[in-house]
Parts: sequence; C-alpha cells; structure tokens
Amino acid sequence: MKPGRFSVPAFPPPGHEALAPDRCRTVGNVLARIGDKWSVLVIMQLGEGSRRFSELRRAIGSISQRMLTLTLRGLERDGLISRTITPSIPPRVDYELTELGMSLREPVTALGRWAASNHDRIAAAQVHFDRRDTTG
Amino acid sequence: MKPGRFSVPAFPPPGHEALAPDRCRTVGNVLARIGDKWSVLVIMQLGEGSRRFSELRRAIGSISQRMLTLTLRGLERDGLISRTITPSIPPRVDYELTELGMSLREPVTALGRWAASNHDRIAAAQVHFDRRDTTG
DNA sequence: CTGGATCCCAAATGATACTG
DNA sequence: CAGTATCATTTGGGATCCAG
Repeated sequence: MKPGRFSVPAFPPPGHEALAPDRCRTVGNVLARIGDKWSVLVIMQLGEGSRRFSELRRAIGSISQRMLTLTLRGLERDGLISRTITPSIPPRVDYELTELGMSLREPVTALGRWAASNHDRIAAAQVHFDRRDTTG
Repeated sequence: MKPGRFSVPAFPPPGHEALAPDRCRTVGNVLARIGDKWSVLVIMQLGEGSRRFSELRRAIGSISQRMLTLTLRGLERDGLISRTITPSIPPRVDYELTELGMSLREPVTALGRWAASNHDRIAAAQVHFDRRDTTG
C-alpha cells in the first residue's frame, strides 16, 4: 500500500444510504465471481442435478476443457459445488451443488427471469443505439 | 419438445423452473453485461437517483475515468440508463436509470442480499480450500 | 467538466499437446 | 475420462494527453 492520503468518498446524505458502498462492493464481488462467462451456466446445469465433467462439457457446448476445469475449481473453492471422484477406469468425477450453491439458485433464477423477460428490450435498445451511431 | 412416452428427467422443484440451455444463454449474456467490474456499482448508485459523471466517479472511487465512460456507454446502449447533456460551461451530463434499469434493481438487490448473507461462508470455504491446497 | 484517443500492461480465454 | 501444461490471442483496464 502506497503511503499518502487515501481519499474517503463523501458520505451519502441522509436518506440516500439505502445502498451502502459497502454492500455495493459485496455485490460486486459476488458478481465478479459468478458473473464470469461460465459459472452461471454451470450452476444452472447442476441445479438440475449431479453432472459429471463430460456431461457439463457437452451440455454447455462451447466451453473449452480448460475453462470448464477452471470454472469448476473456482466454484468448488467458493463452496458452491462439491466434487466427487470415483477412481474407476476410466475415472469418473461428479459435480453437485452444495447447500450453499443451492441457495444461490433462487436469486440467480430471479435474475434469469428478468433476463428472459427483458432481453428483447435490451436487444432493441442496442439496435437503436447502434443505428444512431451509424446513421447519425 | 415433443411429448412422447419418454420419461422426463427429474423436474426441478416448483419455483425453480426448468433451465433450458437456451435460457441459460440468455442469463449468461445478461450477466456478462452487468457482471463486469463496474456496471452494478453504477446501477446501484443511480438507483438512489440521478447522478452526474463526476459524482459517479467520486462515489465509486476506484474507477478510472475511462472505465466509467465505457461502463456508462454500455449501460446506455442496453437501455438501462439515460444520458442527459446540459450544454453549459462547463458542460454537465446527468445519468439516470431508465424504467428498464429500475426494474433490474430488484433482482440485483436480491443477489445483493444473498451476497451479504453468505459472503462469510464463501470466505470460509475459500480459506478451507486454500489450506487444503497448501498443507495437503 | 466530460470524455475521446493512444499506449501499455495484466488477466482471461482459447487451442493444442500431453498424462494418470 | 478428467484433467495438467504450455503457448498464443484476446480482452480488460489504468495512465496520460488532448479537446470541446
């Protein structure tokens, strides 16, 4: 950490502290974690039940083997999924949502419903914005 | 999806509707958009009311001018925020959530509540995972 | 004050080859 | 099958300078 004065942002005026910066950060952190390109897809897949590595790979389709591994490690590290190895030949590894992971499904699917309900409007807004850019 | 006499794989419990791969993509796209490092922070700030560029910059604190600009452009393109220019000197630009942006607050804050409730458990899981890695 | 343009570095992701 | 290791590429993001 650099020495010097760290700037403390002005406190929000009374009545405007519904969303503390603190909480914003927390949300930001969580979104930074599950908001990557793949985590949610994995979570939603596992939300339907236990899956093995190759099943997830096929189900998601476009994910590379490397990224699936990394994503699963990250989710496991966060305690959202569990990893069960069956040392057979060929080996088998099953992934499953933990209780914590299960509890995440609800807010995520809420966001999912929002996305499903509004992605038409978003797409339309994008087209509009881009047209203005090219035709303006 | 043609209903035949094939058995349907286990239904998710009520309230957790089936998660078609299609829908997963939609969610993934939306999360890819708002799940970046800054969008949510901006949205939550604007959730408290209209803000001008420099206010957002100060409030968020660690964001660079460049990223704030890019983030705002992205959100505007998605129709989540509106941009109002007042051609005074010095110029003034205010940002505000659109109706669409407002509607996003609810699912986002739901995720926020989840984050606030569970980030201790996540942190603990991470410590546990990392210990296993270094001491194992 | 707002924000575009440029340069540069770090992190994320993909492709491929290799291993138990 | 389920990874790991490595390399190449893409993307994210900060710093800085410049302009209306």
